[in-house]
Amino acid sequence: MPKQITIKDIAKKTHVSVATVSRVLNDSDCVTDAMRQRVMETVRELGYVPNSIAKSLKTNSTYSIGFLVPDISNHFLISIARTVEDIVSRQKYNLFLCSTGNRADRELDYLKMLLSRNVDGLILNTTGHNDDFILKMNTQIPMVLLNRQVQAEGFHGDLVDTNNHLGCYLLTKQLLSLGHRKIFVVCGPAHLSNSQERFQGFVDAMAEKGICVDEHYPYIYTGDFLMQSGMEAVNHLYEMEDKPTAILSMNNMLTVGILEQLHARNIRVPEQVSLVSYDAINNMDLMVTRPTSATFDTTAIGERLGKAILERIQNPEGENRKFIFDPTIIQGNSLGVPQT
Amino acid sequence: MPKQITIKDIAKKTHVSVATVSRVLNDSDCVTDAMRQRVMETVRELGYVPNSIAKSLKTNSTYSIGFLVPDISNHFLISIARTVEDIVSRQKYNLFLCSTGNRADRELDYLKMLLSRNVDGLILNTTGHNDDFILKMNTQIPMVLLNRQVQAEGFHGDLVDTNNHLGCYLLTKQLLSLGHRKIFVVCGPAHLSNSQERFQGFVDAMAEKGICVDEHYPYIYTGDFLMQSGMEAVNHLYEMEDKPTAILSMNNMLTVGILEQLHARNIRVPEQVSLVSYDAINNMDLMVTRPTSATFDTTAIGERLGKAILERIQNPEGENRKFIFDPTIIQGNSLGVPQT
DNA sequence: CCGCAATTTGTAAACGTATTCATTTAACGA
DNA sequence: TCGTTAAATGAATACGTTTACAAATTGCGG
Repeated sequence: MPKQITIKDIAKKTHVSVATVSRVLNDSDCVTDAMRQRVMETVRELGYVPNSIAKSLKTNSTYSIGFLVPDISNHFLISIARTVEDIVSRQKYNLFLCSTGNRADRELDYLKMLLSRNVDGLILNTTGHNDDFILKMNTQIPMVLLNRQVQAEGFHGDLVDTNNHLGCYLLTKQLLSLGHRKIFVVCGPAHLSNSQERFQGFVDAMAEKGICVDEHYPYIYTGDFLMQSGMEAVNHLYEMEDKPTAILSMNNMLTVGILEQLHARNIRVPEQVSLVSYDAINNMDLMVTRPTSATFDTTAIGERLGKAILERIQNPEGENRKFIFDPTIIQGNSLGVPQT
Repeated sequence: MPKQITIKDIAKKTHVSVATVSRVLNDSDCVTDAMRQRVMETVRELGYVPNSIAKSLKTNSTYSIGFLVPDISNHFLISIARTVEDIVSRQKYNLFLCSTGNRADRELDYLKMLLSRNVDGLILNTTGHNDDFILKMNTQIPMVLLNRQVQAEGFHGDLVDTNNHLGCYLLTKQLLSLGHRKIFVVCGPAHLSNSQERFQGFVDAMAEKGICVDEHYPYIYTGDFLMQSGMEAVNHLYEMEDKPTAILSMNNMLTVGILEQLHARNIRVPEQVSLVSYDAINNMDLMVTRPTSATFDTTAIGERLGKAILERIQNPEGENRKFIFDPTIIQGNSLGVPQT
């Protein structure tokens, strides 16, 4: 591999100092046009490309933003990531998309990596298992959270979230209005704020019909926000003697898993069981089963996220803000009246 | 933002030189155990996290690999990316996933960015519009190509590809065997090697039945590998007077677009038109229309890709290699006999 | 107890850039 | 022409590491 061309080389060739070259390259005003011409000439001639490693070391800013997500297969997140990328790249920032596969250890590795790579800002959709470390990093790096709160005092940063409670409340109401009472709820990890809020939305809707959802309520499955968990939930469900008549899925990955397993078991929706989903699944209109879903404007969310992190980088000491997006319920073909 | 803790700080606090600290941190052998203890003690105490920017500047290696893809929504690519990430992260490399949105200018920006960030290696699935620049970079950075050749002499690196010709040949044969002769072929950009090879597979299969596909063959649509193009192709198709009886889609994004538009126009598959697809679409078994598809083992491809780039980084001067993966045809419910 | 080798530690110079401060040059009115 | 000021350029230092080289320490046979 040939030696890379540095600012020094073009300084020598142009018979100027490295300082002037640097100034030309950074559009400093204190440089004459003739000089700019000459320098840029040799820059082109030698095919110089700046070393942003060195630049970063000096300026202590990398023009990069980390985006930590649990799952790169999640269309909701991908869609948001694309918009965020779009927004921040207009300001010359690069986005590092890091997918942890829902694993806490991987997440910690990534966090350390991003910290040691000196990213200027961080967007976090965490597993919730590294909050202590995140809190430490928080003093060093501006942060914006997506979907999940950091469960600790003293966090400094913004939150962009969907209206978890409302979404699940509405979905549950719809099931109830059809007459469903035995609703099987497939939850995400219990320690996550969004899981809790979604669950609470369910609980509150049920309570309005006088159904108490407590530790004795039988139709609860708790897993990860993964297809795998959705599949397991269905298996679990069909081992019960008193089967539920409807399923409330708390996340799109879960929903896909549930659909896959219902399909594998030849269970028809909504004839045998009704289904509602928090978050939309991809290409829904092409599906045999189109779950009635609480959906969100991922473009709007992405834009807000991108803006928020840029603003925080500009002004790290700003007040904590919350941006909550309300759901739109999309009707599918997954709802029927309960069969007994 | 508080000042970051450097090697110097922990040197001072431990009353040793920065050199020893550095040696401890890099597990150099020439350091006594007692010393290692003492240093690591203060490392933990101060919560030191190494500055990889500075490290990179000195060592001229960033332990990072760039992966340039045209579309982050493409499940085929995402699935590969996940595996690659898995492979390279075992060797402590980080993967930068960059999605160009099929735009040549964005691609060039990303290439420059990756070059200036000194990535150790590059995996490229390009638009084909920046081959000259890539050729220049090629002397600086080890590269592995995915799916698309660089159309120029003197390229140095590996290629991982699917068997484009065979895949389309087999799909076409299957349509022909059902009696289809008027096959509408939806192609990707004509300047890309994989487009060309896929098209040739189609041409050769047709030739075997004595059908000459040349500039007079009416059923050709050329677009980008995007949903949008797939939708436009369908619109184009249904403005023809002598309608084709089958569609061959050359890529999964195109296929989704085609399905969407067929659905929007209420055209039934396979009753009104048959469909085959190069590449599988996601969650196919949940779809109303399951296109018969040439599919590929993305895990195997990802593993090969990851291994290849790591090997190239180890030994940049190695021979050019080609790894071609054969298709598996999955039968869907998208095929019927031609309706006249 | 000395001397020499082997091991461990320290010193200092890089890596490529930005930037302060000093210096040179240009501009211009008197 | 000269002096003054403003503008352009250069010299030198620093960013946080690694690493060649030098120096110090240790071990050990005599």
